[in-house]
Amino acid sequence: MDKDSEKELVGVKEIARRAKVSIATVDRVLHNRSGVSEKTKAKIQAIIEELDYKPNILARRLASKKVLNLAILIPAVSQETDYWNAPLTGIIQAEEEIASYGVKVNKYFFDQNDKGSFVQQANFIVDSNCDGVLLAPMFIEESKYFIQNCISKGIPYVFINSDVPEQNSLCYIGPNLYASGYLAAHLSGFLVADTDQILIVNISKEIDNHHHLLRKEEGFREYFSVNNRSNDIFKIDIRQTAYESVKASMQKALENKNIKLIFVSNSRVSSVARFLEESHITGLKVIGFDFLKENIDFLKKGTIDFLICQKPIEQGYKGIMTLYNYLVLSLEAEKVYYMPIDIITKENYLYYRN
Amino acid sequence: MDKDSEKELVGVKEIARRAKVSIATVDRVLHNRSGVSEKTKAKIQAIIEELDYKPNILARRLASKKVLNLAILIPAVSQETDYWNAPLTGIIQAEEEIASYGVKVNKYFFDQNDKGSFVQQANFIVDSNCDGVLLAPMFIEESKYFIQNCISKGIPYVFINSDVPEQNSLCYIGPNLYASGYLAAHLSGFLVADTDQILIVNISKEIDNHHHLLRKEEGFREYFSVNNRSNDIFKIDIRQTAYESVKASMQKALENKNIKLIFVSNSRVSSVARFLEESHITGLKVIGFDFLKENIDFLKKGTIDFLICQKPIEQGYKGIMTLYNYLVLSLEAEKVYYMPIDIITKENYLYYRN
DNA sequence: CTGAAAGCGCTTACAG
DNA sequence: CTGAAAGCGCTTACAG
Repeated sequence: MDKDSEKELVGVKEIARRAKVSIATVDRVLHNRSGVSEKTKAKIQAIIEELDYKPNILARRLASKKVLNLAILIPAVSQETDYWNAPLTGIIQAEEEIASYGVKVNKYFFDQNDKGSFVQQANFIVDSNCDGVLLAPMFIEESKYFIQNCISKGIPYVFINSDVPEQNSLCYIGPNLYASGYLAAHLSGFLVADTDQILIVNISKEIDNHHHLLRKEEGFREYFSVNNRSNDIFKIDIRQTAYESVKASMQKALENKNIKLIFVSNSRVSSVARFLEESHITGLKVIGFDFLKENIDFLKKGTIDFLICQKPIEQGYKGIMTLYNYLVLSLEAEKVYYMPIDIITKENYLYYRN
Repeated sequence: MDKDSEKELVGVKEIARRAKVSIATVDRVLHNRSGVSEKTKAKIQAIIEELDYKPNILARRLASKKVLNLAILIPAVSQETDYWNAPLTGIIQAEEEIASYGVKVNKYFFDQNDKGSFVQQANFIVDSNCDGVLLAPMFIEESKYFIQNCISKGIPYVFINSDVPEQNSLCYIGPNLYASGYLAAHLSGFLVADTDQILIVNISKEIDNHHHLLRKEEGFREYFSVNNRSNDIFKIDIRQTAYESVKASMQKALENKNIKLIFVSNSRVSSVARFLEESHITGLKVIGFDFLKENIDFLKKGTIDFLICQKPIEQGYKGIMTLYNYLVLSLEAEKVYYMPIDIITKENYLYYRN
């Protein structure tokens, strides 16, 4: 307390006075700029240490008119899914919060089904002069290439939603996919008996690339094997995401079986729910992902039993804030920030904060 | 975009130029200070409107050396429960974040089992000169009295953890107790059959005052009646919170019954779990509240099946930020901010963020 | 390699 | 009722 109040007074001026130099020189040392003799530099650094000097961020940003340019590279919201609306919302929220501190967020969107668009937008970012990047590295190889460019320009980058490990990102913010699949399996245990048949459904255009879904599936299966459950687990990959295709595939998948629970590994669970409803198939339990309007509608009606959600808005928000904290406040980030694995039911969805 | 860039330039200087007055006068109008003729005031206000002037918060806080004093009034962490550690953590987090913006948080703690200590600490706050208060209004009448003092001094206040409605607080941040009880009942439905016996356990020194627990119990019961469940529901209030007393009460409560599920309406669920474990009673399902170490330990072992948690850290954090946003940024708050109702299991607790 | 001075957009005495 | 001036703690040309 008393120590603090002493220290509050310390600013560049005081440092300059003690070092018998001008504040400009102090500023140079503070920012590691060239043009200071080793001797005075050492002296000033010693004083900074001793006084435990903390710069006044307010004054700093006010004085430097320089704006900080951040770039984001995420999928565009498409008709197929508006999932990416959520991260974008969080990004915009963060942007508004720090806009008055001189930060600008430049937004680049790509088409999830088109690698070319990813590459193109990534190039735009490289050509722009930005100070930090937030990206969803959906296409692994293309992302790695882009990252090389960032590294060579000294631009830090943050991954959200899915990770590319070992790529020296400032951090990864998103789900632990394996763990979320494991939890889904645990919930299944509450819904069906030990002997019931279970169906895993992956719905995505590019399942081979989507390590996403596959890692969730692994987690899901692991639970059953760890716990010596004797359920028969079937699986189906649906590569045509349009409803009619999902319907046809599901019809076939359920034929001649006695499936009691369906686990859909992503947000497309609403297509499956719609199919069940239209076909008047009841008595089946359904677990899926993401807090989307169409999913919640089925949750309310009881067609979907559990949704697992991982705070997509917060992912976007935290992504921007991590860059801001790093670049402006010089705060290091946690290398991996796994989002909580939230369980949404009919009874608590009203209170969920995405 | 282009509109924005035009507007970025607008500051007090520009307003003063247009109104043909000095910036000091503009400042007076901006802060609604006295000593400006109606005429010039109107003229300046019109220009502010027209230009959609947004003050630069950075400059504002830098120029005014005035520090903002916030006070908090919450229970002290006791040996009995360290629940209040969590909100305090959030409060400190917020404090650190805004400390460089000239905000100070003065902390006052009371003993949950001693109304007198609440009154005493509240009086200290009234005598200090603070600009805003965050409090846990555990003792209703005493809180109302305190609030009267705040109102007469024009000090805004925020409630956390439990609400006292109709008291003109800036906002309430905390759980919807009724809804969390209802959700607990819903989860029970997954754990036991329609005909199984259920026991509700309230553990607290002052159950009569604790509308808290009673509202959770109401929500819990409501679910069963709404869904025409035929379970027998028993209930016990335990007023001596020490373990030995809980043990004795539980022994009696389980006698001659065939209870299959226990719902403990607060964080003391660990006492019940401990009792079950020590007594080698198995086959009972247990639901309780709060992400405390001792609770998590039982969750891991499977003695507790579900914990419901409502982000106590975030409650503290948001409480301080709400006051800051209101007092510094002039942002109005949502009157009621219900926390999400999080479901914690053995499989997702690792990823939970309190 | 170093310093004097102006300025960021506000607020705050002080003088009139 | 109003204004000129100093200052908040930094950064940024510019000059030497």
